[in-house]
Amino acid sequence: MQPITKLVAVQARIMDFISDNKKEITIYDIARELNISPATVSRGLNDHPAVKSNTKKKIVQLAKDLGYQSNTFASNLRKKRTNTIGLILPTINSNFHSSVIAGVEKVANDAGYTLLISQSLEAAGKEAANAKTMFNSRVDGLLVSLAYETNNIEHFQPFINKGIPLIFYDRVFEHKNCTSIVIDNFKAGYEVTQHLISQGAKKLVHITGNLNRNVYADRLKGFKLALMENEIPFSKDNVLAININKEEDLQEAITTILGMPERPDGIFVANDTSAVILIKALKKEKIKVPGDIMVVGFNNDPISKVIEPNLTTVNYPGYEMGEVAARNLINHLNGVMDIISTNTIILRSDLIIRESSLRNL
Amino acid sequence: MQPITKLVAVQARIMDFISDNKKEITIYDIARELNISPATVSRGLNDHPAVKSNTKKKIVQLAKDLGYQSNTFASNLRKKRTNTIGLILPTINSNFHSSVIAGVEKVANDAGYTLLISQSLEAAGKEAANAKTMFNSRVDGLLVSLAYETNNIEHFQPFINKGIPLIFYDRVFEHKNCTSIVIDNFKAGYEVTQHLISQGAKKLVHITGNLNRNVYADRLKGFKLALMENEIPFSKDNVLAININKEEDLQEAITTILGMPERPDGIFVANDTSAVILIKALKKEKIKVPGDIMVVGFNNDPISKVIEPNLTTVNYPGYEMGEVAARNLINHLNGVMDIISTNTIILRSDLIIRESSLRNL
DNA sequence: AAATATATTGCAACCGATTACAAAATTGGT
DNA sequence: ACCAATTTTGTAATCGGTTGCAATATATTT
Repeated sequence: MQPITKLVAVQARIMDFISDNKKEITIYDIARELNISPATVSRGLNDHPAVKSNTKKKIVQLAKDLGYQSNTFASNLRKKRTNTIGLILPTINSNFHSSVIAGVEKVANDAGYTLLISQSLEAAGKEAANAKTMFNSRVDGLLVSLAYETNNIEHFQPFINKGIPLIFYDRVFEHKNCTSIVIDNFKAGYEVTQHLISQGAKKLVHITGNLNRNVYADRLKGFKLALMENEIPFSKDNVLAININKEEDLQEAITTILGMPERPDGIFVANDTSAVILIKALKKEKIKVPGDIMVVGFNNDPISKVIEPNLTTVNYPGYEMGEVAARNLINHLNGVMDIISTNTIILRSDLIIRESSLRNL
Repeated sequence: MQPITKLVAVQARIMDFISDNKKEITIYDIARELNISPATVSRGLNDHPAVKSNTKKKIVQLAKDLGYQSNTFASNLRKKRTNTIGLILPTINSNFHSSVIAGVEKVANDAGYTLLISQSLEAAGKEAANAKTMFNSRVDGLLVSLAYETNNIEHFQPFINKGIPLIFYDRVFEHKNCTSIVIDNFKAGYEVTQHLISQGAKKLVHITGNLNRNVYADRLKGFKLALMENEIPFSKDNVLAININKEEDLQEAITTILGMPERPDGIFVANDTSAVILIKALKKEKIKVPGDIMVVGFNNDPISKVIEPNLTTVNYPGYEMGEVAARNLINHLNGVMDIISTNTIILRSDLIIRESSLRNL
């Protein structure tokens, strides 16, 4: 066969492949075309050192010409590794959580991992269902921020049993086999409260969420400690533990506060969204913030810089937390780092003082 | 063998399986244990009608006892269907996009689909890379909101060629094989402008983004039409098309506006975040909003209700858009609906009038 | 040039579930 | 009890890439 003729023939066959949109191009097609074995093609495509560079070049070129796309499933099936990491979180559409996702996605993507995301919508049942799906999808590792309602982590047991790394962040659960990534909520709560007291607050109230969740429980502990250190008596009235994501519950709490015989002069709210709603309500009642009542939030959401007065809050580094969680998981998966050795990672958080808590201006 | 002995033996083997955490339980294990064929097990687990209900019961029970988990990859490989849908969007951590994700996730999850998410970070190159990954992962369908930079959709051609449904939302690209889901940006832009004019604005400025993107281009068209209809001359000075996601560029635009010989009295900004920054800058300059300058944003982000004055804006239903996009895709995948027949879906959007544009109070 | 070492390639058995088709078991009717 | 109709189960090929081991080709040494 003359070179030209041969070229034409190859071309024709290429066109055959391309036009026939029913069949996928596989390594077998490439192998046949090049008169080599599928094994070599597989190695060539994976840049295996034991393939002659010339052969490799031919393989890669033809693969490109034919528009070959590796079949992830066949590969995963055989390799028993999916290069996928799972992420289960309460809700996607909040500033904090979407920042976390962005951070995780960035790191995962750069490391060649695919990301599987699902939201529990704060329901334990859905969290369990999601976990099961993730397990079936054979994620290489799992990142979790627990649902509001979750009381135990039985539904994650299969991962633990199978040695699939499981990392909790934000809303964590203590477990000897799992790493937790958090900020020091205790310290943050303590600092917030100390700050309020240093600004002259005498009667403090803390509006918080489900105390089964570490984030809320720890902040409360910090709150209590600060009161104690300043010899301010603590009673149940100082804390309103509500379902902080439910606006009605929050409204009720606000009503409670407004109706208190002796109104508080410093309120520490466990998230910015709620703090902003509170401030708006106070302003409507002609109560001055910070003049009459100082308010501090938590998270450093964008709204905290928009509300007037600007809201004092705690910077909760979501994006960074996502990055750290993902990096940790991936390092562990790649054997760079042993995850068991690090049980808890604490990220830096900062009290950001703005007008809403500055009485001594 | 006596019943009891047999039971013990089975128990023992079950324990064997469970304790041996190296090997996965497969349908072969179940088949061997039950003395039936793997085919029957497969059918039994999938509730195939041609399996005796008694056998089915036994299979399901043992599967449960052994902690069997179907191997998605083997299944996908064979079925050539992944029950996965891909989602590519510019950035995850914005109110609009995270709402979309939440909507998509909800629908996808309820329909038994898994969600694969990746962000382009507004870069065409990364968008292409993500598309390739999605393609290799054999997503059954793809939802896309284009990157700021993307100029063509060559990188999605493989999907189109292979007949994988591709749906654009928000930032779309006209293509005969693809459905687009949008709001009527033209109408919205027109309404915003009409509203400003009705409130007495005479000199209008529109701060917007990359005009290659439909969302910005269409709103500008609406802006222009409204001017024309009100016999307000249009010139280039009326439009500041910048990289609206870059704060520096926005600051520059604001400086430009402040330096204008004749200051505008109505500004239409293409997103709320930027509108809020603008308002804060104006307030710092002692320019009254809406007294001196009226401002309207776009998206109805949470901050729009926090800024003072509250921001007039256009409600952009992200969650709903996500739901619609996902539902459409899934219906098409399930053959319930033909996607080709619907080329464009327009969601309702509303002008939400708040103080920032109300001069006639 | 023969012998040994090294670089490339091929063979064939996986990975685990699905499914067309064939075979066996059961049911029903006479 | 016998045969056909119907259920139920089994056989075996298939999806496409990976990898241990064997075989062949090339390079190096003596």
